[in-house]
Amino acid sequence: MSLDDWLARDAVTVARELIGARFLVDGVGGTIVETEAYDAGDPASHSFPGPTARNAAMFGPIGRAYVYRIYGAHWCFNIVCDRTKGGSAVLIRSLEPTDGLDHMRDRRGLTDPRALCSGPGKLCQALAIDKALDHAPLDRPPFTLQPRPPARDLAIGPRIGITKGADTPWRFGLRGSPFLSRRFP
DNA sequence: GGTATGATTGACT
DNA sequence: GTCAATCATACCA
Repeated sequence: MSLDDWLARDAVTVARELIGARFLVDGVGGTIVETEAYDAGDPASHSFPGPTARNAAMFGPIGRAYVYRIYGAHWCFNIVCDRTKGGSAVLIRSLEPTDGLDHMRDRRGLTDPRALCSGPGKLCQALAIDKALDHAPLDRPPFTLQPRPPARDLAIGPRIGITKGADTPWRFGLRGSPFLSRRFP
């Protein structure tokens, strides 16, 4: 099964199954421990109002990166999936660092491994993800994305930092991981 | 042209 | 727990 086929499912399914996957940029990264689904037709999704210059990647091919700047200061990294409805993606919120820890420490100016990738903005800084990777395909360098068998103990809760759709439980995480951006309810 | 807002983080009480 | 920084983006005139 190709990566694109694996990603060609609805955002909630992909978000659940990405927990435990291996994700690297230029050999730096680790295991995904927290994601959020943003589905087409979801008021919280950037794709909800329709295509714009910023969210164009969400309306493009499956298996590409959607990278955007938030609060004028941080990057957020998403994986574009399910195109049947146009505009679905999964936000990668945190990683358990396993590869290239020295690069991450240099970029983040920190040493505590729990603080390197425990949030969408932190993870992008640690992995040097920015606008240049918007639209980039995930099945080739600099990316490595390897799905793994689904995590056994999945935590589920409402998504973080949004005002619309705030009750929809589309945040997924590896229960008990010390590398989450926040605890689950 | 102007203005409102945010899928966050880090510092502080 | 609370709060402000900070600017690209989106939208309106």
